[in-house]
Amino acid sequence: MKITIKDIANIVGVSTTTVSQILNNKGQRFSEETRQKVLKAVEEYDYSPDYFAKNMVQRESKTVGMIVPDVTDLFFSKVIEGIETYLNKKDYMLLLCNSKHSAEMEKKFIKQLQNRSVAGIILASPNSLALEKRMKQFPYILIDRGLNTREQGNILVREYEGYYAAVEYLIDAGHKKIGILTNERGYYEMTDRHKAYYNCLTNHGITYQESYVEDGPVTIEGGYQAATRLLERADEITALCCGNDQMAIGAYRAAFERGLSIPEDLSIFGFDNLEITAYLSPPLTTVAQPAFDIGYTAAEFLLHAIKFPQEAIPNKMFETQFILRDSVKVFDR
Amino acid sequence: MKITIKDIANIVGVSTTTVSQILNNKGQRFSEETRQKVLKAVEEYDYSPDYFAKNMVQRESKTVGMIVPDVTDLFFSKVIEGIETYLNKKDYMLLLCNSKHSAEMEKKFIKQLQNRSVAGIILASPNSLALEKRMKQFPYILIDRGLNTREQGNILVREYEGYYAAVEYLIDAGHKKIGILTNERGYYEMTDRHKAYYNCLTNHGITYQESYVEDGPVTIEGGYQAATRLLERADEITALCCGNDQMAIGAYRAAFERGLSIPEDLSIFGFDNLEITAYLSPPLTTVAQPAFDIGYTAAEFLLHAIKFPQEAIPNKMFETQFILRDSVKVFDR
DNA sequence: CTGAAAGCGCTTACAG
DNA sequence: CTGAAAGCGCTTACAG
Repeated sequence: MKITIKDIANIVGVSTTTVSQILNNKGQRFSEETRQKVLKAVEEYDYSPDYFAKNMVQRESKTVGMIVPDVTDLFFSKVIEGIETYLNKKDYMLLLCNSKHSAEMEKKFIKQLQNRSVAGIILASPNSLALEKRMKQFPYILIDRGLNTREQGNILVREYEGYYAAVEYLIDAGHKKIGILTNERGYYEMTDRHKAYYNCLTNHGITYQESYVEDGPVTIEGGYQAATRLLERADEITALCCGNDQMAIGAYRAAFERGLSIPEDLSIFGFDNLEITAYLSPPLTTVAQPAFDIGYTAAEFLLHAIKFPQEAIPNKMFETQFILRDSVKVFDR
Repeated sequence: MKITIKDIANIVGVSTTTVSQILNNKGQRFSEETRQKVLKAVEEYDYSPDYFAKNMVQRESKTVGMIVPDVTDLFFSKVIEGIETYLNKKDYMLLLCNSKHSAEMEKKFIKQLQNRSVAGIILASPNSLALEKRMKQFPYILIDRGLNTREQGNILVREYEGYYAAVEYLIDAGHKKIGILTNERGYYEMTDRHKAYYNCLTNHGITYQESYVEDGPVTIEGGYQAATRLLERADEITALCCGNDQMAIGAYRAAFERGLSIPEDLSIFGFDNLEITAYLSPPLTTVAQPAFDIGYTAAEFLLHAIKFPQEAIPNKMFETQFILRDSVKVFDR
């Protein structure tokens, strides 16, 4: 039997009003003596107000929902860490949902979360969303890399510039036959990265070749498969731009299997700067984006939006950083 | 304004009792006509019962709390995936807490979760817990690798046997100077793995050497540091047993930095069989343990314990599997 | 076949 | 300085 506010009131010999007011710090008007008595009883019986009863009157669930495509993804788990860290500071908690990339599950989760009266939702989604009526008037933040255009609450990363710089580094290092592993089709689109690749080559007088482009899921396995196909087809390339670090890790293996050593025979760079990339052999050159901060900021913006529903949610653009390690060969000239 | 059961009742022209009973499938006694009218209105107005109000009377939060030491840890995120998968099937949701390895935060989270009336808690903990009175009578599952001895609800892995087999493989392959990276002190104790190493060497007539043992956090960075120290001190070793895969990844880099090639100059094996290990260069030989299943089973056991509080929670022992890849050299003999 | 009323455990106007 | 009472939105005995 859980102890209730009534029990405490009876024990101390006051009304529930008194207990409630004191516990909610609206107790200035009570004598220090009753205050102490109440506090003591609360302590002694380890009383805390029932979450559901409290919420029914106050409507403040202090809970936010988070939907991710894959909890085990190295990038997203870092985002989650950032979110949790901010929420924790603010006494909010996180209801975590794993959509397994499915738009249908996302929908189901949104509904379920709203049924549970979460105060807001952070949705990391690879899908173009017909943002249903459900989300109208409801605080949410999208982490979708700009897939769904909107006016506010965009949390983005200057991917184009970051990727461009990396490709340019390759070219400056003397590479001319440069492949790319990307994901162009809707899902996890890498439009910006691909565009950066295209423009950078063109700006440096290198002809863009369709046959140097290979497509695949943005996972380790996807990178492995894509790199394998690409190297099969175009083994003259000396460098490979990867859509992200996980693809780069897969590409390492593809190179390894073909007996290609990195960077001697093949140069590679990634995108994300996952912790693990510093430990690869050789350490991976990559472009850092602040996954933790993205999560942290998303949580910050969301809580603000919950508190001030009438204000517009700001946009935020994160910078990237080129991380030079040892996976790119520099040709003598 | 959210729509309430009263609104629906008014719209249809029945009592709230009727609506409630029909919605909760206790409506056999109602005429098909009213049933349809109610259902239609519910559909039309997208009504769903308020979570808090419902819970206040039914006391079924359908929520479980999960506390992990580190959401970004590759092993734990796989465990979380398993848990979420089972819960999802059962219409439960997961409140996720990141303890950052701190026993103090664990305590705080347990309290917070219980305040929120979660139905149970899964606690993945590296700490020896003075399991406070709070947890008495409360359904929970510990994922602690046997750190806290208890009679029921142990979800364990036959680590000793798995690790022993791996060490034995090394010895059979002709290795005699074999180091180990472990974590002996309280935190994430690897007693079983270390014992397996010790016994296996001894059983094969190889003297155990203190100086071949190095200690460190069970992370990539920890493995890197520990391996660096060990190789500095004892560069005659030809093989290195790692406490887990993350340490092995760190060890790869330590070897790389010293110009040692794997497996030619140094053989390495890990433990866990993280997805990424198949993609390292060379692919890592390791011992698989079923992280996803561990989570899935933990969730399964927990929900059972919630439903049948009087029953004892079963124990479960998972098997390991030796995964032979290319990071171990076999000497000709 | 259906509804009025009590009750879940809180908070909050309001009265004194 | 303190308390009685209403109300939050449900479900569930109980009565008819």
